[in-house]
Amino acid sequence: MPELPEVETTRRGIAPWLQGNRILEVRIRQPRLRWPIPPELPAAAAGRRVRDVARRGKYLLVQLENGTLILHLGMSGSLRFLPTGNPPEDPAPIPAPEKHDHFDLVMENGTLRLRDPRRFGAVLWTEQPPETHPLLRDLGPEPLGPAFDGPHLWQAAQKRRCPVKSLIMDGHVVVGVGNIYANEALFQARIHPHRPSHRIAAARYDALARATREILARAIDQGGTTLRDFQSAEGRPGYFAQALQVYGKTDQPCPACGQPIRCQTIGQRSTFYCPRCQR
DNA sequence: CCGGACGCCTGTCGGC
DNA sequence: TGCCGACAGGCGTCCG
Repeated sequence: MPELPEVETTRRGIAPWLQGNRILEVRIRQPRLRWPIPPELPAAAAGRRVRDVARRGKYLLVQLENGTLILHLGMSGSLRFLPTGNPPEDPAPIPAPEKHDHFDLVMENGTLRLRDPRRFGAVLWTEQPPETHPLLRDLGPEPLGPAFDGPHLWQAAQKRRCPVKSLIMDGHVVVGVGNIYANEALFQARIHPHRPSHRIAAARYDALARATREILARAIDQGGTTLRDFQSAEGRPGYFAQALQVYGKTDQPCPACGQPIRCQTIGQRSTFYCPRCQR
């Protein structure tokens, strides 16, 4: 479900509640996610303070004094922070976990709860610097950071023969660009998603890098995209769905030229584009 | 080394 | 109303 803007929205929602506060207990109800939740995690994290909540691509990094919790939301994961309230005046009880609430981080001030019906998400633990973890080590640059630009994309494109859409969705090239935002960025840059990546001029990659940046930044401003069930850590939907130009718009008129938007499959993912505007 | 297909899971939606 | 297949915001792994 979540791409970079949804993960960043989640990070911003949970960080103020976690930072500087102590973890009382880790509760694992369903350890079988994408990978098993490490059995040593509860003992390692209990009693520790959260230093910071960072993000790398679509991974959330909850940095403790003695290691880092690595969280990934997969396709259907979401995090909520359920504040305890102010006892004794407002001893609001934490709601009982529901069917797909697999993991709780019980804090002094509330509970961080992971819900993930499809269980493609992950909760991992490392005592090494997180950037050295095998899942993070080989990731590409942050799309909103200084290392991501047209020349970077162009350079990556020369080594490969794949549709440009697959290029920008590859986390080893640039992180955080999932199916929705890949479609939107290619539309804004007027590039056909199926065009072979090595047959696109450098100047067009400047436009694509710029479009990717802009779309992601605007989506973060809007709190992400809610298609069916995305909610922020406070339970609010994101409002970028109303700004989508092509994603999910099969047969609807292109907002620029009126041609019907087409849907075709690239790399087993639905791909939406305007056959006239995008070349 | 690369690209493409697969599999992991559950929920939902459209068509019959 | 019910059933059944297709599909869903991700991504590591395997195979050719």
